[in-house]
Amino acid sequence: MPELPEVESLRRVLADEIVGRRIIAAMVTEPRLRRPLSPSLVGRVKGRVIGAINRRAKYLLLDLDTDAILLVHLGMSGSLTVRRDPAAGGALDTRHDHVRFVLDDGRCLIFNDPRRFGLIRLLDRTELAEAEELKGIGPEPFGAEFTIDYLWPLTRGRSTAIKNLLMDQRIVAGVGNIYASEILFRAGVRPTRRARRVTWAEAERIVAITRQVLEEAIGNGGTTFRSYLDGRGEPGRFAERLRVYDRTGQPCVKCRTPIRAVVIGQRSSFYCPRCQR
DNA sequence: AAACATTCCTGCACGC
DNA sequence: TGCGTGCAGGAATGTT
Repeated sequence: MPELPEVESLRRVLADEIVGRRIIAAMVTEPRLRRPLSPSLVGRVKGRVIGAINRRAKYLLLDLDTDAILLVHLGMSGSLTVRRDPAAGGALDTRHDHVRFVLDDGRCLIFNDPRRFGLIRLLDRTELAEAEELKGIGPEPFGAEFTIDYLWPLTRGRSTAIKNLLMDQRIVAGVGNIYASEILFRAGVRPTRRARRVTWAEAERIVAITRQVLEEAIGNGGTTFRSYLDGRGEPGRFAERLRVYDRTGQPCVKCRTPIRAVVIGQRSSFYCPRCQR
């Protein structure tokens, strides 16, 4: 589920729902995430008030009081939901509710992650800048830094596929497998093309379209491909607007040529062989 | 039953 | 040689 638009959509929901709430208790039923959950987490979050909720790349940053930040990443299959009754899973599978934060209004913030590739870490505000997870991450796609002048030199001399480059979090933050295919379709660039073969004009389009696609996806609450639900348990609506992702064999929305699938860097990639060169 | 929305690590090749 | 960089591949894991 979680590329930038899904995390941003979740951030907005959580900002509405839980800012100002105090965490009165926390429970960990499964600490084995991407990195083992710190044993001190439960004790350290207890009693703290949730302040601003920010996002960096695909990470969520929840201010806890003024001096701590809860860093959350959803990995491949994670979700963070606010529930009145923690046992009432609804569409969610409570077997994989690994961490539960009990709020002072009786609701719970629940981290669920079947594959456990996600991450939760509590940082002192002062450690944030040096946090390993955030250190090498490139500019936010909506930021002033992400421009053709920034991207262009990073494409020069690179033999890796442009799709890999776009998904490299050090290049630009937040683009994952679904949106990379969608961006390159709209830019008219084949995902297998080596980065060094991308022209200036194409790179310009990629910059502009990256912003456009991610923004449109956020506006639609992200993409629900298989199972992703947002913080209120709602599916994202961008799935209906996907033009190539998971559309192998279906006609291209522009030219009716069947969409093709190809594996790049061990990830499925989709493109129109006519519209994308 | 192969595929999967992410990240991290390893090892190899290459260039200076 | 030794070091840094780029790149490919694999692993982590449970579900559909």
